[in-house]
Amino acid sequence: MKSGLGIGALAKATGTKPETIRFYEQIGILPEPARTAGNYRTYGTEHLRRLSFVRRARDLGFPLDVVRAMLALADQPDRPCGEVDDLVLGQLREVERKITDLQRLRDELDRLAHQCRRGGRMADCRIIEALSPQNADMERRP
Amino acid sequence: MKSGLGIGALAKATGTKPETIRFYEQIGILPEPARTAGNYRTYGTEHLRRLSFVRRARDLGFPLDVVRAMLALADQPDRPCGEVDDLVLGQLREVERKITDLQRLRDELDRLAHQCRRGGRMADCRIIEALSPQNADMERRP
DNA sequence: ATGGACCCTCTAGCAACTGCAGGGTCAAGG
DNA sequence: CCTTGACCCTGCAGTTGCTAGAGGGTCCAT
Repeated sequence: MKSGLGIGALAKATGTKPETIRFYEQIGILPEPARTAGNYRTYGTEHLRRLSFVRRARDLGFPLDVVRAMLALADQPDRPCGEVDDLVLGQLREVERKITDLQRLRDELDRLAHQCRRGGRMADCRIIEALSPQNADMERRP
Repeated sequence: MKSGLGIGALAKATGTKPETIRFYEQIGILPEPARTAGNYRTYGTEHLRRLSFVRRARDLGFPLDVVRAMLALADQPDRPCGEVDDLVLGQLREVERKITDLQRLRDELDRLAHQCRRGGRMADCRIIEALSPQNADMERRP
């Protein structure tokens, strides 16, 4: 009668939804838990640990298959730790790439936002024009 | 025999794949084009303009429903231009929010990456520990 | 007339969930 | 004892923005 969380309790404890937990079970991220007589799932502390890990990693943007790989490594205590570090560094590079991409994007949107003299009509909207790039050049040049 | 691009030609001209063009047609982003006797789609310059616009907007990260809204506005030349500007500004704020989120993320991953003294074994991997937030504190303190 | 490149429709799949329908279970209150 | 309401179960459809495949038809050059 000590441990044994229901799916709702586990959900609350980890900030997940029950549906998501069932989903993780379905795709093999979480192992199948025991069931009560009434077919309810019951979870123990190991499930709590594992799900907390998964959620934290997902918050940090790791895709599920990378999370899966990390879990597999964590389950093999003799493997070198560097493999996990590689996954983290990969994710770090990924995030840095996204940041630079988005910064370029922001600059362009910023430029775009200045094209509009507010109060004009669509007919001479510079934004729409600016977003239709090459055809203005290509069509008038046969 | 003058204009009339096939779907492949339009695809090449806009850096899109034929499948994507058909998809855009299916969801109403592009209007249904005329067909040849053999049931091939034929596109004119208006399609080219429209698709170029869509692709450019997508490149800038606008989701398809926003693109749809911009197209609807562009089709009404007497509407005020400010509505499009609002969509652009909304997207700009969205991108800026993503940038700050990712920067926080990067800092955390950076911290995480320094936890690894390379050469260790999984059994005492600080990264895994750091990713299991509460239990590291709760269970490692008997 | 035959080969290959192109095109057609329809369907299923990706990530990572979310939400719903149509049931079953359980503990507490009347 | 029975009912109510909160929870749980399975299974499946939907989300976003495409992409890929099956299984066929068309077009054009040789």
